[in-house]
Amino acid sequence: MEDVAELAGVSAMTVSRVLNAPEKVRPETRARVLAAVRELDYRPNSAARVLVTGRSGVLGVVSFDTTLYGPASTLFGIEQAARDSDYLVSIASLPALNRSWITRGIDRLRSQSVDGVIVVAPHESAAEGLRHLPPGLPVVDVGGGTDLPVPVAAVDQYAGAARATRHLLSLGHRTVWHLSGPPNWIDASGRVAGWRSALEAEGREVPEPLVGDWTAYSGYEIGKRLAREPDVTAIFVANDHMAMGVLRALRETGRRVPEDVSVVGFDDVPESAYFWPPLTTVRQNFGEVGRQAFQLLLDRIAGVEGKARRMVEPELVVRESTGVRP
Amino acid sequence: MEDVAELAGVSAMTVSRVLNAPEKVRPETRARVLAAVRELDYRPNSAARVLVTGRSGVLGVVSFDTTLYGPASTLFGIEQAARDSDYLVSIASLPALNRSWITRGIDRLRSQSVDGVIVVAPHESAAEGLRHLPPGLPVVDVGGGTDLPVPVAAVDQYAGAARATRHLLSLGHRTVWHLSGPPNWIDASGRVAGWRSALEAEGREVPEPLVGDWTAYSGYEIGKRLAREPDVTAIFVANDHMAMGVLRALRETGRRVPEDVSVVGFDDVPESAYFWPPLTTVRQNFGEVGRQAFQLLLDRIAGVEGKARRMVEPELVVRESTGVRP
DNA sequence: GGGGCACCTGTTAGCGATACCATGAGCTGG
DNA sequence: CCAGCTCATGGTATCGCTAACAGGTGCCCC
Repeated sequence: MEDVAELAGVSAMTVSRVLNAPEKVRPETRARVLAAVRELDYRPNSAARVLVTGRSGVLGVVSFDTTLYGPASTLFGIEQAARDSDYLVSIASLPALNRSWITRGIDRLRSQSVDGVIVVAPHESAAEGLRHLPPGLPVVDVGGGTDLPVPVAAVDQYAGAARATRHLLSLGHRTVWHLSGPPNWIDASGRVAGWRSALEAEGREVPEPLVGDWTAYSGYEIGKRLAREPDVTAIFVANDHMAMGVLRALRETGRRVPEDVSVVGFDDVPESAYFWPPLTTVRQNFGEVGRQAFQLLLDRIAGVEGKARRMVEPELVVRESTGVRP
Repeated sequence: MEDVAELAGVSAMTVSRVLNAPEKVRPETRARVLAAVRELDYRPNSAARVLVTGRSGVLGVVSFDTTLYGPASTLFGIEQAARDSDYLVSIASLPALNRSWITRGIDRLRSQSVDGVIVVAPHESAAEGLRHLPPGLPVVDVGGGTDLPVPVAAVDQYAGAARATRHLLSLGHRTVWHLSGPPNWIDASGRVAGWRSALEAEGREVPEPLVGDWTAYSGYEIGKRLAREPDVTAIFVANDHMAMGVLRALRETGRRVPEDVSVVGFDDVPESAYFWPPLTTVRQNFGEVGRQAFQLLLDRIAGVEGKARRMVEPELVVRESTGVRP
């Protein structure tokens, strides 16, 4: 920086100003400095800047399994939004979902002076981890419940599940069975609640939900049980991958989709249009959730208080796995 | 830090030593300092440390689309390995795959003083971007070709494709058609080469490969064309998602899998065992690739020169989409 | 004509850690 | 008994940058 200053015939302070508040420097001086910067290929040292300003331009993301479609897409959305605002994203993934690891993840990021943290861990244990936060660190949650002490961006799972359930009822099905995700996941319980309320609103019987683990494997295993029940004609499955397993189980048991049984998934993974049959599902706009979360975090960093909640509406995508009641 | 020193009755220098080279401090002193650290919940300021040491404990990952299963899994593997070695990972995703964006991604990371960069962009354009690197920055590539000036960790696409092709030939098929990925992707061309060589080694006819874009959609569209050719009895598809589209196209055209046509995919995404029929495919151990890449980067940071190449062997997983020639 | 105000640029003092060298205590051995 | 070594610790300078204030110039307007 000293060299740049010398080459441009100004002081180091002026170089700093050109880079951080260009409007405060006379255009000719600014041009000279910028020329010198290019000439010497000068790059400011971020560590020194962080040391004195206390802000790093880096935000942290705490996340559980970034190979899952949902978290990966959310992360991608965050990263894109961050890039557009000249932020860099550091990630801390967790070996397990519990309070201690979440706290450790946040600490790991904080020790690198991130300006804020986005937690992508839609699990009950996140709530505990978020209740004891280091003071002064802006934190935003993705997909969490209403009981969190921080701002939240999330897809409205309840609405999406209700919509899917109503779609099945509107096709004449007497009631709708549900294969849910693991009970401690916020998305899973939101979908259960939405499904249940839609059934109750129409006065339908509410079958006991079955519980899977998000994998196609669990969908298949539990699907085999459902396939043997003759009065099961409509199933709302909590994600597309489990729905894929259910579809296979139904087929193997000789029950046709959608002629005998209708199936609705959740997520709209890019492949779901190519399932057999193409899957009716609920699309979640993960990218939008990521962007909203980033925006909330920016607000938080700028000093906005309070616990805002940004809901993203999901969308029912009707394909060929649903049909009228046999 | 000053406060910790005072509370422990030592100088700041000794506190620093306790944290960085504990063996150089007498055990009793060390214990007093550690007690003070805990008492005050002291955390070292990484910016100050970076400023003086020049090393940050952060590594950067440049990546294209982290919602794709392969890149996401690789990133996850890198992140896990990094966590175990107390490194933090920053990501720079690219809006497009070309030299300019790759360079910009690396620059963005470098401006945050990362200790090194892993490039996950198995595309020809990466090669150009990697030929003009800032000197002194350790860089490792994932999935790149042999012509790169940096160390590379990769799955042996050539071997995997050859294995898949030989599997089909061994079932009696006269030859094997290929649906490849986009031609500028290194993985895609590696798989084409492996497939071609396996056919040529047995003196079989080599059909013109068809080109998709990794999506189930493209697999479906191109699959419809293949399904109409009666002498197509075996297809090696360059990834599982395209294979899914091919399976649907074949089914819709009335050609049974595997009785009429055999299909092999590539990747072994977690769902491929629940395709219809369950997909024979080539498993890539992305996590291992990530770990190897991280290890190579550590070596590079430690000063090891040269362009090592770490190959991870893929594994053929035989399921029900392949059978003897009709 | 000069007080006052913009506007631009420079000087100085840290931010919080570690590198490097100095210091002093305690021990060893001829 | 002291030169000379090891070991533990401390003092000081420094990394590269920006906040805060100071100073100088030119212009406006009373």
